[in-house]
Amino acid sequence: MPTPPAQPTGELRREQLLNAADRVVQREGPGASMNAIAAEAGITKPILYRHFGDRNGLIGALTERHTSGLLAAVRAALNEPLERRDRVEHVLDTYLAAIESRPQVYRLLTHPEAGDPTGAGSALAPALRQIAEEITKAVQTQVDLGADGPLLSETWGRAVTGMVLAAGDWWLEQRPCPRARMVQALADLLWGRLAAAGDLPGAVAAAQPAPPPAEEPAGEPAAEQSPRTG
Amino acid sequence: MPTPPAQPTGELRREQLLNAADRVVQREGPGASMNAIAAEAGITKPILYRHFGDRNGLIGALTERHTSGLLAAVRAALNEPLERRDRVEHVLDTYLAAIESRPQVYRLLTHPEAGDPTGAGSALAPALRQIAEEITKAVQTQVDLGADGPLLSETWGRAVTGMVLAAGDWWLEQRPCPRARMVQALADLLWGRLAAAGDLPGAVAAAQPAPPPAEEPAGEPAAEQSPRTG
DNA sequence: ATCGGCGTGTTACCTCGGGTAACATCACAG
DNA sequence: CTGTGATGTTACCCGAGGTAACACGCCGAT
Repeated sequence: MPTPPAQPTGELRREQLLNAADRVVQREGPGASMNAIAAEAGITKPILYRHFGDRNGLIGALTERHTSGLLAAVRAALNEPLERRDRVEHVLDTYLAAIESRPQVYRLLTHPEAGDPTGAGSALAPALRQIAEEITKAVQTQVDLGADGPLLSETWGRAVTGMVLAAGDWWLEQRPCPRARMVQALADLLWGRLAAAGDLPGAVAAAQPAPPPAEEPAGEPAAEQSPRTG
Repeated sequence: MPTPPAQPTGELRREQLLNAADRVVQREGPGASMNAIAAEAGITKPILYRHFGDRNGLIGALTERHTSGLLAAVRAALNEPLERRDRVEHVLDTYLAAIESRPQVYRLLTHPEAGDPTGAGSALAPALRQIAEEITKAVQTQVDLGADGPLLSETWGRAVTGMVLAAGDWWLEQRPCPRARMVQALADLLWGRLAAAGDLPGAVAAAQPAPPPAEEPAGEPAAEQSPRTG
């Protein structure tokens, strides 16, 4: 029985197919098979391939749908007129709220792998690459880092993205605390609390009398809290 | 002509097979096929499956080989008797030196995916999970974080691991600077340089007269460098 | 010496997922 | 009525993980 209900055509049909794919991914996570998606759409594989070329095309299109929203939210948070610490917290909270609201979708955005034999394994998925670039741009335009600005902002963009990705994944799986507390924990880390905190009694410490074991220059005897320029 | 040169047996043979697998992964990256590995070893697939059960078994065994070294190095660095900042730099340098020295091997450790349809997509590979746990343990035993210690150290372990993973991957691909500079950039981030740096002229800032756009409490008007407790 | 067990190896096959070729159908424009 | 462009189909190819079923060689026990 071919085409009893006249299917929409062109771009409309494509949207329908993406909706079906969305449902399957929502249900089975990334790595859903093309067959499964086709079945969900009530059709067979070749149609999917006509519309999207290959699997990457499909999940790419599916990804873009959701990336734009997340990216816009993060970008907006990065430009919120707040004190810097509050702005950072706002960005962190925005991301965590997003992955919390629809975990499967953001698993797709953050770990779209599932059979990708590209020799060059880049850690950050496209969506996260874009987020990293947003952070880099924000740091570059908002924070005065002197001559090291370009390098530091690029590095920090990736670093912060990876940090929040890993911490966010763990938080999603374990739910060790409410979201606000997670935001504080990460912001505290970025705010140098690791540097400011005191030593614990039995902890290892810089050997005062004997010279350190000659592996790195080890520089000055003590580093105060204010960061070095490197 | 079966068995003209008497092959070693048992554990020895297993090591040989792992050597072959190592060579293939070195050459083709993770995602190398079982057929390719078998061919490199001069045999056929079923033998590999007899020794390692399935693909996960093989890459697991292969991974453990290298994980121990990296893990030991990181653990040692975490307990080096240095000033805290120098210790952190030492850890960062240890990791970056490792991934620099044998990129393909550490790509295997950090991104072993390549076809892993496990529904629960955990971001951190086993090797990185172990590193995160080491960091957590070190923070917990060395740094005085008060009542928040357990949560913060766990969070920070994952966060720092993800941060160095993402930044390290980017650094390996782009080589934007020598290793020492990368170490400084990351240590500076962890040392609160983002909090300490000044504003740039045209940057967005907290709106003094008008109230902020009513989305988060936004707390005190200004946060000094010393971190809040959360 | 011989028999069984173990570890070695093989060929041939199964399943599943991505991807493609060739063909059938409808609808609409000229 | 015919061509074009969309829809859809069945049937196939290929590569990768994984599994029988079978064959050889060694070595120790009876």
